[in-house]
Amino acid sequence: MTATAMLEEDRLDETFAALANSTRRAILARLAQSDATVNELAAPFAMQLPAISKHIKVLERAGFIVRSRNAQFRPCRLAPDRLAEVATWADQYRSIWDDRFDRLDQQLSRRRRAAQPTAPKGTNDR
Amino acid sequence: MTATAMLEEDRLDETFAALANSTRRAILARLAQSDATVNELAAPFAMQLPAISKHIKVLERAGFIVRSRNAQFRPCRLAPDRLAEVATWADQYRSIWDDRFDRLDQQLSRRRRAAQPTAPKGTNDR
DNA sequence: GTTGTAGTTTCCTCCTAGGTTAATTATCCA
DNA sequence: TGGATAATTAACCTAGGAGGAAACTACAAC
Repeated sequence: MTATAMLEEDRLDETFAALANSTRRAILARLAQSDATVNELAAPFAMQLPAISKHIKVLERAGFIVRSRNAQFRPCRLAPDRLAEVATWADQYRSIWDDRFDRLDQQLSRRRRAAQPTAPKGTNDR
Repeated sequence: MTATAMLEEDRLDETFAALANSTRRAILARLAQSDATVNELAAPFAMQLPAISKHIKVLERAGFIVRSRNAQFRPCRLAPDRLAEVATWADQYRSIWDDRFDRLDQQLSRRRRAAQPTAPKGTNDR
């Protein structure tokens, strides 16, 4: 068993926990534009550098970003796997929300048809 | 401004925080099969009822489930909006992971071709 | 009424997350 | 060598999450 053994469920915990913070999501959004250093990533935030450094560490541990070295710099790059994992997880439920939205849509259509024939003017429900 | 005004970012915090727990994700998976009461949802877990009740409250506040009343029962039903929101959020990054996976794929192909120097010109793996 | 079932709330403990400041490491450059 | 820049680590604080136990509310059935 490797040192980095991790249950699927535990990794999903870490994945979603990493996303449950707007600063970290903003960092990911920034990295979607291009790779960036810690200072570049920190610039938009009213927050000390160590705080950003910790956020980056969380994202790195969760596997959302990978880092290299260039002199004093530690540039960050987006890694695709965790993002794809989130999309795949949500997609499990696609049939459900498609169904529910369809049903809602049908209800609205029925209501619209019911309202239509006898609706001369201004008889809008709600 | 409504009483339930909430910034998009704050709601995403709540959305992802709700998902960052395997018990809660399991509850969602169970509800994908059918609606269920609190006791039914609690059955698979080695955990006291109050703990489950709290998890349900978290999911409800986050908007993942809606509840009705039926005598003493408070059946839970999956609500589609937050799940769709997660899928939409992840989908923002689809181009990125498509690109990266493609590039990785190309690199592997080049390496494969380099490893087969005897392959005639124009031969393509895959 | 009383009793039983379903679920929630309160209070407690333990632990972690997010932020601060100050100190420390690593690397370049003059 | 010594100083500037980039980033991390350490020490600390506060707030909140996850769980348990016990008490409580709500409804039904007898």
